[in-house]
Amino acid sequence: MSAPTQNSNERLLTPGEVAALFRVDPKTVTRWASAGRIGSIRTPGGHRRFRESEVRGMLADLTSEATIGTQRH
Amino acid sequence: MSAPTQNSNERLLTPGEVAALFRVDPKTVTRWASAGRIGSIRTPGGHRRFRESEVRGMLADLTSEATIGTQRH
DNA sequence: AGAGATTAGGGTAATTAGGGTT
DNA sequence: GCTGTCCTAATTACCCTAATCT
Repeated sequence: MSAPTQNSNERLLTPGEVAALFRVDPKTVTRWASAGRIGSIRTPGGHRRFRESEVRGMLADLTSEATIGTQRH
Repeated sequence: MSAPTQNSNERLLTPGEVAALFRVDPKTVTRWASAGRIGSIRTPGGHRRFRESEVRGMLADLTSEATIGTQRH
């Protein structure tokens, strides 16, 4: 049954999923992790997982929109 | 200590729960146990259970935070 | 005692790590 | 400096059936 095991409500993303969000190669995501630009969680086998909240935060923070929006139609 | 000697207040996790924490397939957790990367306890029927403290310890140990915050050039 | 969900097991594809290069 | 691609080796994911757990 479903045990109330909701330790941290943080979902983890695979390198491929993060790469898809940023439209980059998974290898690039790996480089970000190696450079300490993004936090990572390693599986015992050495593969990386990323916190979705952190990734989303980076996406939002790195997103810039036009300051003068569309005024007329 | 007033605490009753209950072996240990250790909570045991199922392969599925451990898999969710690492964002891997339950089968992968089984492989970790077979490879000796993680301690396991077998039920009389052969199913595996894992110590929560050990799992969380591994998770914490394999976690790396971003060293440089969202840096802007 | 039955029913539904999870797990073990094996085998095969898909990802990922890491280095080096463009 | 940053990213994409080629390579090999390792790890992980998905397929199945049978057994176990709740």
